[in-house]
Amino acid sequence: MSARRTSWADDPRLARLAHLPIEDPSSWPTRERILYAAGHLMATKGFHGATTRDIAEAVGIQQPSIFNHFANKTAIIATLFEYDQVIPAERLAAIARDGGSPGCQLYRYVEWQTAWYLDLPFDMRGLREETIVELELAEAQRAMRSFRRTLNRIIKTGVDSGQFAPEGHDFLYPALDALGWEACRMSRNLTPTAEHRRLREAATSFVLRATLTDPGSLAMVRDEAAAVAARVAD
Amino acid sequence: MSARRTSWADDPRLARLAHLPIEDPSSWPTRERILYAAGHLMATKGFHGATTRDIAEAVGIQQPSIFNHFANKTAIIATLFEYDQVIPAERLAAIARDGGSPGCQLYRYVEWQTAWYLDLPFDMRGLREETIVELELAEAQRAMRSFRRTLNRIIKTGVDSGQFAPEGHDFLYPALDALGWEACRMSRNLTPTAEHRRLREAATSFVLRATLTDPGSLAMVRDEAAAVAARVAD
DNA sequence: CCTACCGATCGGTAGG
DNA sequence: CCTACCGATCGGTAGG
Repeated sequence: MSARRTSWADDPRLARLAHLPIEDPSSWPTRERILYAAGHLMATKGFHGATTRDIAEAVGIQQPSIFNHFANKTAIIATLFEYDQVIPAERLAAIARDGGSPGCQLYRYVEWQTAWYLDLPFDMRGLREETIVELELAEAQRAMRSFRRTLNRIIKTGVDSGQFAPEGHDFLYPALDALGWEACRMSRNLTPTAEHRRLREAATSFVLRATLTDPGSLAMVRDEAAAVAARVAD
Repeated sequence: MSARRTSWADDPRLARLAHLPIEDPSSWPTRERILYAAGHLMATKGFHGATTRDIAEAVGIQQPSIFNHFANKTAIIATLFEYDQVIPAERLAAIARDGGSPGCQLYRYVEWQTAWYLDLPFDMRGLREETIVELELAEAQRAMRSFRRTLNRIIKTGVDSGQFAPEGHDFLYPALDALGWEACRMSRNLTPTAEHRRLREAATSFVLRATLTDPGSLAMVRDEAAAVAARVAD
């Protein structure tokens, strides 16, 4: 555990995941092994390309046995979207409620998001928003909209106050997605602790440089984020 | 035409696309209508989720008629990858050969890429690199690797010379992808000319702010890019 | 969690 | 570009 799971606080939905040894998925409960295999296969072949037989074979069970753990194939990806959309949207909303400057909020979210995707035992790169719409996943869709609304409010406040550069923010939302996928991709070849820390700094630096009017104020934003984090930890 | 197609120079591979009226795809030749429908459906449902019957229905022909224009379903997406990977990789290589500072090269590429995806009549958001690997599309794979090599060389030169910030460039490549997809997404709701120009500026601003050590030098980079573009145009 | 199985749909072919 | 069609594979069920 230790340096892993810095992003998890104590969300009860994560209890089932908290103690999975990431180095040995074959020792996990079947349900989590299905999610693991599905995440990997959907990342490489997409939702429709990853068949229930592929998934079952990777898990080491027969194809119909999957439906003892999930009602149907859609329920598998819906569970993955809980980790990919619902929890991140809640987290961004919580960070916004914690207050601080828009730059501080954005900093705290990017840092959390990077740790989140580095820590998660599942590969999330196959989870595209278009799939949420196609499969009409209501909960994920609500989360997606909530995330967008909160982010847009942070951006608007940042631009109005002059902390954020006046233009270019059309690309912030898709860029955050890309950063998450890249973190997923890299987590498979990284030893935790030191490299995770470096990547969190690289991600926050990338996003805030692109956003702040004065990138020289990044160090101040970092200090403010640490202060807010210490305050809300009480 | 006019403001559209600013990114096209006179590549013979684009001759078939150059005069398609984007406002009325139903008037295009069948081959291009298949590419248009396939791009849209694969963007929303993925390669495996977009069936040949879906595509044929959108085009208004019977499903087997597709195979009069393409040898198989893979050949359709391979053609789309020509526009999504091969041509962009060639363009980045050409820009690198034109010289100028690393920031200038990056600026020119982002500006070209944004115009490219805004101008293209097909939706490219379903074209994921994982699909290139899965389907073993050799040409697209070569282009992908060439693109990465060239970009890494630009980044390294930029960091070594001090023009680029020393960290955070792990995320530049995926961020460029995200910018391209966002341009595809936005092109469907934009009136050309003015809004395209604004988006090109937003994209270059976003990427170069994230990259440059001194974002205040963006105006200088912009001038350098204009000078190089004028020189190579001779 | 297994075996046996099913209706629907897939990409692609034959032949005009 | 069409109709007719095919073997393979899909997600999911029945019943233990």
